[in-house]
Amino acid sequence: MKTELEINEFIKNGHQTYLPNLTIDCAIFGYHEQQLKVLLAKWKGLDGYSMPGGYVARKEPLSVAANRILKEKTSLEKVFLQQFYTFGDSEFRSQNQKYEFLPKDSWLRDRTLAIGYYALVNYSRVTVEEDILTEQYVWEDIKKVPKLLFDHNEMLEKALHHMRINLYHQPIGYTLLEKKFTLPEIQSLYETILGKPLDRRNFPKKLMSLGLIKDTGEVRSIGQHRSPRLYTFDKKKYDQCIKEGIVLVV
Amino acid sequence: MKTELEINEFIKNGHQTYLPNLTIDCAIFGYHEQQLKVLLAKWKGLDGYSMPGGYVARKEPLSVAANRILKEKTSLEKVFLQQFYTFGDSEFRSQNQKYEFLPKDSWLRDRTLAIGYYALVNYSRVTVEEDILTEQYVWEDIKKVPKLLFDHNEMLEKALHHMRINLYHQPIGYTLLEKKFTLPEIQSLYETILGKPLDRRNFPKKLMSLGLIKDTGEVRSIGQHRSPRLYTFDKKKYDQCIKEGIVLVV
DNA sequence: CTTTATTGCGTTATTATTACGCAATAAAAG
DNA sequence: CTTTTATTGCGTAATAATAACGCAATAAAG
Repeated sequence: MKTELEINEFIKNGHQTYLPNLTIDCAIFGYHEQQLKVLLAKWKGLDGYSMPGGYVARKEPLSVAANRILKEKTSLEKVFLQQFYTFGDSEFRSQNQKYEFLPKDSWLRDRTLAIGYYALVNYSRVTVEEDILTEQYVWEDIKKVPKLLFDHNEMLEKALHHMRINLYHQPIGYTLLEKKFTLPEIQSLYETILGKPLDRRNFPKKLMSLGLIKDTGEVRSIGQHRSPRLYTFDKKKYDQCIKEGIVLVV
Repeated sequence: MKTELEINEFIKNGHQTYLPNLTIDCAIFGYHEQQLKVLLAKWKGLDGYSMPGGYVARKEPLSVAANRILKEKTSLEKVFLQQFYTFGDSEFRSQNQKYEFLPKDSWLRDRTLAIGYYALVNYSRVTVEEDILTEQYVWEDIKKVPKLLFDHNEMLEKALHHMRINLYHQPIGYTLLEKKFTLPEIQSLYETILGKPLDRRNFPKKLMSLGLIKDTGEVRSIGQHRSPRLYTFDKKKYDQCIKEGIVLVV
């Protein structure tokens, strides 16, 4: 949405294009400088941050809508994106909204449920683009997230919980990294997400024994010590593990 | 819904009371004669079975709606009920419906997404009540479920999957049994749900070591052999295990 | 009183997880 | 060019968890 005209059309007749009473909201996680970060948006006119979201078009499959919304906000395609919960319980989600700046009869003032998705993206590849509705986007360390708009704190908590649980069943962590990564890098990532230290010697052993990572033969020169090797994820083995439902206890 | 008048009012003006484009559908699981069964409904006018469902009232919290719908269908309250996925991808869920028996402009012909819940109930306590829309309810062994209406086969598969996964994280199995049960009973239940045999000696050992079940001191006389003891679930320990997120590998 | 089927309790074997020790090595400092 | 420093990579031992199984106890039926 670029122009004021488009916005006004959306406010007035958006319900002809989109399903009312329902949004998709997305916790977009990135990893940078040993921190797990979440992408937050500041809306013009509203005082505070929330996670990005959007509406489902009338004949659009749900997962297509989720991917479209993610692409609109981050320019990313084909990233790890997973539905985790649908929200309709909080006070905010049980009744109509009191957005003073909207016409009294706008479809946007109706009650909205929210289908929650979370995405794991490569932090450095995200290019956010502010539009006429959003003042700015910020990456916030999940340990420093302020009070968010609506029920988005609860939503973020639940997204994190599902993501961490999933980390034990699917080796999804690599989706936050570059194609090639060192063992210390992926270990540090897991330590950050799980919030606990892992043994430097046992962790790679597990990944190797499952066949999830492959040695590329290359090394990366970083600092005054032995150069660590570069590894890649084995997509074939990964898919197999997902199918068989491994439990990666690290 | 009891009378034809109510039905017609619902078809015509239901969208004033309920949110459109969205249903709650519920896989209701029961356990009987060593079989895991699911409650299916046959609709008048439609040729085939589906899982029970309903609409969310305009200002009704989502979980309240789910519990209300469960109660309407089974007369049960305060049972284990859990949301697992929201469906909006299948062809059926991506476009408007062609229900010939409904007026062309009925809100019920609009596209509907479905929020999937599953419930674990005590089979013998369920009293289904057919109404003007449902011809009959049947309990079907999950191994013999026929082709269902809409996308309900996919929905059932996903419900089962989530339930089985959850069984490893939360000791939810007992919700399918009577208050007091024998060790062979609960073991047989787990074997049925997980579809694999468990060791008769190791299984109770695990439940006992976690403190999840308590010996009542009573026994039950059943047949030509030693009478098995009756156990109950320790709700306090159960809640603690849920909170701490145990992994019950059996 | 004997037979039969099944329960309850134990012990042992196997496997997985956790905890460390130490040599290899790359870059910087002397 | 040698030494220092920080970190990597590989191994092995200690511990814990899981799986496998033997046998006595016992309730009902013949």
